[in-house]
Amino acid sequence: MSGRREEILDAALDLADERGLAAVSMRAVADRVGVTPMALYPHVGSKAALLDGMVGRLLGGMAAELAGTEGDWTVRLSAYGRQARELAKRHPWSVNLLLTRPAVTPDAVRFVDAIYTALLEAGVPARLVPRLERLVSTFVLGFLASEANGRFAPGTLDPRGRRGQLPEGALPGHAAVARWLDLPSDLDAEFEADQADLRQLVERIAADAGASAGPDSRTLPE
Amino acid sequence: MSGRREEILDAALDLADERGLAAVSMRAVADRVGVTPMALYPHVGSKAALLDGMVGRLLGGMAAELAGTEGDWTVRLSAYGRQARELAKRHPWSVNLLLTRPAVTPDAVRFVDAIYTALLEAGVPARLVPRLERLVSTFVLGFLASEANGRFAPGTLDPRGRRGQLPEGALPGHAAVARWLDLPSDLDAEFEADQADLRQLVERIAADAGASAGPDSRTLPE
DNA sequence: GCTCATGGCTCTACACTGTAGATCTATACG
DNA sequence: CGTATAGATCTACAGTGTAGAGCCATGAGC
Repeated sequence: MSGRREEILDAALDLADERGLAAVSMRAVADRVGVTPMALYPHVGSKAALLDGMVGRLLGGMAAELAGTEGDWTVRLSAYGRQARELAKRHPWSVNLLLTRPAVTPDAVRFVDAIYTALLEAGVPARLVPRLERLVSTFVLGFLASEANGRFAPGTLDPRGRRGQLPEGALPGHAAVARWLDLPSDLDAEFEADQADLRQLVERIAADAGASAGPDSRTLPE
Repeated sequence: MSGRREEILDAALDLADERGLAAVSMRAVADRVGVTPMALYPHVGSKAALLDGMVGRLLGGMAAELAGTEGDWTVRLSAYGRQARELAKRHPWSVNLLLTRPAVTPDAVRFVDAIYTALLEAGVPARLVPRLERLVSTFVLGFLASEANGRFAPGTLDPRGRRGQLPEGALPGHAAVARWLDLPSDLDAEFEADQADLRQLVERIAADAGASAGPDSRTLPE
């Protein structure tokens, strides 16, 4: 059973990488494997399960990478974000799946655990670690999705092309930052700068906790 | 033309609110309007355009709310996040659309402009405003999507139910924060705490900029 | 050898999706 | 009256995921 299932997931992943997720129909996957469509079902129970299997494959690859990540917590936390982003760039179709189909595999749990460990090492009190992990991962997933889906594309929110639709003076903020909107955005640098800002946020929270009560105080949850 | 188009969008929005986005087929919308499916096309050009129209409707409603938001920048920035979250809770189907179909309507631009204005008022240098707006909005959209899609659901990442699959000691981070994982998560409080953390981040950036060169220095882009 | 059970496949079909293009219908205008 | 137009219906197509019946090859037991 496992041989055919792997073959099916391989085919689906290849199709998604070549032509995007919309190209991954059961018929297309079956064609690629060399069987008829209904033959997929004993191995992957449904289309939804196929998609979950595809995500599981990616997370498995990432978990292997993650296990080799060394350094202090800032280095590791930064590397985890970069690894997620590299994966999203190699497989743009995966981002929406990661956001819309929460993965509850052992590999996903390992990833969360790695972030927990880094935050604890940073001095974040244990009671704040789950929230901060969620904040950090939420930002990363949001960034990857925005990048993949074009929300950050140049000119997406540039209003100069729609001056006929909004009255003069309707966008004071844009007017004030106008000359910075012209610059090509470097999303690599931006992602790193954002990660650095979030790490500083983590440091500040750890420092506050150190100043008030120590790293694992028994105060009430926030 | 505008009467029928409004009717079609109303029908689509009602269907989505009642039964989710998957229920919004052209046939279902047409049934609700009382016409046959092909009759929708002169008014909304395609299914994709219908979805964009639905988003546009929501953003229009939010822009009206946003225009009435008053207070200093911290109050406003916080309120914008809350408004977005209220909208997502009233219309859970909208979140994935907002992330996957970047909206380039005047209302969307107005929303961005309001955040720009708040950041400028906070003292963030103009050259950093676009990046920080993207950071803040990325977090908010990511949070809303994660909430709507179940990523934050209790037990999603609780590994205690899968102890048979991971060796003892494989999750040191989880072990260290175990007792905080038992608590029911209050996502309202969490969202507010996260927003407060991001506002502090903004304050820190503004303060750094004030200390180094003033609010609109002519240094190179970051 | 034959029979039976099993796993894994094919075949046929269904309900559903978005939408193309031809045609119909009601209305307004000259 | 005839003509033009807007907006609808009708019919059909290509594609989607998947149900259920049946087929086929293989292995085990007699």
